[in-house]
Amino acid sequence: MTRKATINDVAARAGVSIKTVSRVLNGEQAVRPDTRQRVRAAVEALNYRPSRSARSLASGRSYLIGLLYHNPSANYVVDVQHGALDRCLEHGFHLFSHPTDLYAPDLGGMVANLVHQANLDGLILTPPLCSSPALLAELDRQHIPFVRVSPVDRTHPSPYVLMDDVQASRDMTTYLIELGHRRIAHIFGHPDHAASEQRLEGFRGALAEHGLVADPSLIVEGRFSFETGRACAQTLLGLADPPTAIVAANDDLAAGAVMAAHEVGLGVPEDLSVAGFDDTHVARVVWPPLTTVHQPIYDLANAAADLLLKRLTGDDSGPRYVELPHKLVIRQSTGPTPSV
Amino acid sequence: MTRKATINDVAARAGVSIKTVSRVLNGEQAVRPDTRQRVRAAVEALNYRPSRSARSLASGRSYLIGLLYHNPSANYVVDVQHGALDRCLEHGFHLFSHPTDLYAPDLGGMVANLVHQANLDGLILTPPLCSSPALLAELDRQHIPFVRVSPVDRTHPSPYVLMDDVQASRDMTTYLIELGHRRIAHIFGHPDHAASEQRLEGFRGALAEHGLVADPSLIVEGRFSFETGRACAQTLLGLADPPTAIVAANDDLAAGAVMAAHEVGLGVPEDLSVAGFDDTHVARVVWPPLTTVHQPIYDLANAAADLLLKRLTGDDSGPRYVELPHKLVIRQSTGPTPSV
DNA sequence: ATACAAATTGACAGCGCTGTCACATTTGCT
DNA sequence: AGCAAATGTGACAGCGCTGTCAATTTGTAT
Repeated sequence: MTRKATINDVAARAGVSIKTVSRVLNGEQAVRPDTRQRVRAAVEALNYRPSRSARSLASGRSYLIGLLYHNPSANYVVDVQHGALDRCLEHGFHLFSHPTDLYAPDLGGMVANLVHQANLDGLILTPPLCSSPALLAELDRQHIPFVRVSPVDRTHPSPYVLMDDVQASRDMTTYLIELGHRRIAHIFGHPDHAASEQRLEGFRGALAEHGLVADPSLIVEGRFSFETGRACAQTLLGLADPPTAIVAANDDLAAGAVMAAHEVGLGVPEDLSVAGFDDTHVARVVWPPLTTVHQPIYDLANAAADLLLKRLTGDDSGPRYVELPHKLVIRQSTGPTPSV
Repeated sequence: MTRKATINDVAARAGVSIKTVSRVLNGEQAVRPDTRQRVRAAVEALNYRPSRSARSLASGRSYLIGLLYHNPSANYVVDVQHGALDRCLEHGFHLFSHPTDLYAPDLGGMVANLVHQANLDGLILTPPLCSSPALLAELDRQHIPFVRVSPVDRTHPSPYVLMDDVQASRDMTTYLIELGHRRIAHIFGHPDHAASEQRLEGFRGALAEHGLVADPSLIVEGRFSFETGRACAQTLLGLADPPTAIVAANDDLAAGAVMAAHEVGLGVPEDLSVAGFDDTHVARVVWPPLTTVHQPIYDLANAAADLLLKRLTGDDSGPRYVELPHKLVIRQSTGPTPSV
């Protein structure tokens, strides 16, 4: 095995200066096509890979971006990671995934420190981090570029990607109404996650559109977890006039609700319909498999990375945000209203 | 905000040469205590962080290690990531997590390429990657340091961490036998994952110890997934003389088995006991919650990173491997034999 | 004190790349 | 043909750190 090729080897082989090689590698314009071709061939022949360290030291950029998350759902995290990583690699960047405590006393400082220490070029913020005003303010103050995944505040000038949570929730609720349900409950997500509000809004909207009133006792607050979903459903099922369907703000809550139904001997969906949200792994793993909203997590992260990388490489031509479509996934946890 | 401090600033402030600062930072011995103290103070005062790029360019090392996985279970992946990352950060390293296709035609070359491109100092291999002879051979050939998590081949000279899969499986099976079960089935994991063999071995061992014979028709091969677990259980429950208990090789298989039982109207655990393995998230999310073996994934990864970093920093004094204890987690998917 | 070994410290040359700026070559126009 | 403007290319100086090796200080045994 020979020594790893450097830019000098490539330059020598192509018969140009190292600066020209650098130009080709960085996609600069001022290179004649045949020169460019010659350099490309030399790169190929030597299997040359630029040294990240050298490049980064010289340019001041690290070609590294950070993905920050604070999310109990491993499926969400892994999907986001893959989506972002794939796009980063395409652009010659690398990705650091980093769990980050939303409740850390000095969240902004902590993240800024991480960015400086690892010399990150930019950040991808996932919910609920992307809606921490303190964090956004600190990043702005330190001029750290970032994009947000599924933010709620659309006024902040940073780029973002999202899907229409309100509409998705409206679609799901409408679907249940069309199945004949009239007493429909909602398990609210998590107060820290702004998407929860939107899912509630869509739920209310669908009811209103069909002339139904949202009974306040049918809206209970969970925490995006299996356990809280179970507890909420226990409350709902203990009501004098219990619901015949539940729209939960995520799949974990829905899984908990299904469990609560089983515990009191109710069949799903014969006695109770339960709908989830996100279409994560658990939606396919519980019994019965959950009807849910497919959230394109991989694609959202992919698009987020793309927006960030475009900014970092100085391409400001693209859109400031991307909205991706959702999709209802009908499985077996929902069905017609039970005949009374 | 002032310019980021460099080693020169620290040296100037401490009244020493940059080389001495470098020595202190790298924990070299030949520095007098009071000098060391002065440098430390300057570092502190300036909130100085060495530049990874510069350091890496000069030393040829990247202070970056790679975590490779090929695993459908997001919970496993995330736990492994956290365990490894935490330890890396402690040592001033960073971690790249990277999904890797075990079935890639040129797995070894692909990984070697990744290592060179990102200039990784070492790798952590998780199952089933850690038992690909081709991959290990290529890494050895290229002198790329690595550690293995839960390997089966203990003869390869690389360091590794594991728990005793055979004993864990034996414990679980024994527990079921003690509950009165005599016809106990096993859903085999995945032929690519060597741990599957060990879990089968423990299962057989426990039966033998109690004078029971393993009925071959009660051992069926799954693929570590929910779907295959369901299919396997359907086969088992369709037998003329079906089992009263199932030991599955992981939680996903067990979750599938539980679903299959529900589908044919069998109660768990009244009619059928089902045990999982690994204690991942899904074990707490299905109904009923699964009795399973807790595998200390975070700690395994943490220990793996530790072994690797010790090697990389030239400390060869530690052990070559670490074995961590498992634990039976009794939940509600197992119970006494049904009275006939 | 004196000589010599050992322990500390510093000067300086890169590591492999990019930014700046000067120079060479082409192009477009009169 | 002749000139300015545009385009293409190269020389060279760092980026911030570590490795090498020489210089200096300290300790130890005469």
